[in-house]
Amino acid sequence: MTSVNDASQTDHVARLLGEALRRVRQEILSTSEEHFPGLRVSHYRLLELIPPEGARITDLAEVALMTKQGLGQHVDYLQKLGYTTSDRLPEDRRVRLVRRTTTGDAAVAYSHAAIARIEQTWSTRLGPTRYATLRQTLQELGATP
Amino acid sequence: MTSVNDASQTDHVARLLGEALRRVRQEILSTSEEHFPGLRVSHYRLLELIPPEGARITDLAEVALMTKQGLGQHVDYLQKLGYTTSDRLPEDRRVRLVRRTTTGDAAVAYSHAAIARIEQTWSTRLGPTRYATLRQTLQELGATP
DNA sequence: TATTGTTATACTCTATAACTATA
DNA sequence: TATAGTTATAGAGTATAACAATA
Repeated sequence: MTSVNDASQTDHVARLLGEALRRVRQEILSTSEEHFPGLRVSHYRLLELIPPEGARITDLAEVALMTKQGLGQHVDYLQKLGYTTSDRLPEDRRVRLVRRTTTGDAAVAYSHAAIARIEQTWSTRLGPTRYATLRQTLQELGATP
Repeated sequence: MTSVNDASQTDHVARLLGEALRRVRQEILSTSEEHFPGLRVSHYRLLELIPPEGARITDLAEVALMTKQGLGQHVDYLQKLGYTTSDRLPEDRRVRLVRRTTTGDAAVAYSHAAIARIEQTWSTRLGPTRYATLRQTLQELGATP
């Protein structure tokens, strides 16, 4: 059998992807608490989805592949800690427009920097060409449904 | 451009890895319940760590990067559902040796088949050479500490 | 009536702390 | 005293169902 069908050593792609992702999360969390108290990886993931002009909870939930209830809980938490604000829209008072605060912006920059450090490490380790290929390939897989 | 950030701003490696992993998990879960009731992705991950001769909870916890308490909970659950058995070692009655049942073996085979289907899909999509390169590269990153 | 968001509740995953049994 | 595992408890992440306010 080819290596594709032989997963008996548990060296399958799920493990490989999981391990890589674990390192990224670890890098984000390593100095997170001292800079942005209360933020966890799930919050960074949400914060970076918010565009400068703000977004509705329903739309954020859709992009995040979450229910709006689940997403709403995160938004409440982030707002309480000062990473986001929200206002009802005058033209449709059902809608809450969620925006990042300056601190929220800094938090996104922080997580992007952490991810960039990992990318740098991997790029150095593999050489820029091989790393670019990895990235390109993952992107292609993500783009196809 | 929608009201929410488009991919270009959040197209870092964390998102790419997360999306790929999400698909693997989805493939495992798609027909899991009908074949192996009660099993979730975390259980498949644990089951495949158990060698044929069995393993101690403490050792499994170390390999799984979990606490022995957390791991013990999963083992209790798996045993109640008939996917594992366990016996105290005669030579050290503190130790519980956990083994997979035949059904547990089948569950591991099922999850490996699901992962192999994803690998096959990706291999077809990228061509076998590019997919092999992706796999090889991820493996290399996982191997280096 | 349909949609936006909230409240209430529960399940899943995993952790920390304190404990029991055995060595 | 040290180690293997258990019990008790809690926090984090996310879900479903029922609801309220607004359109």
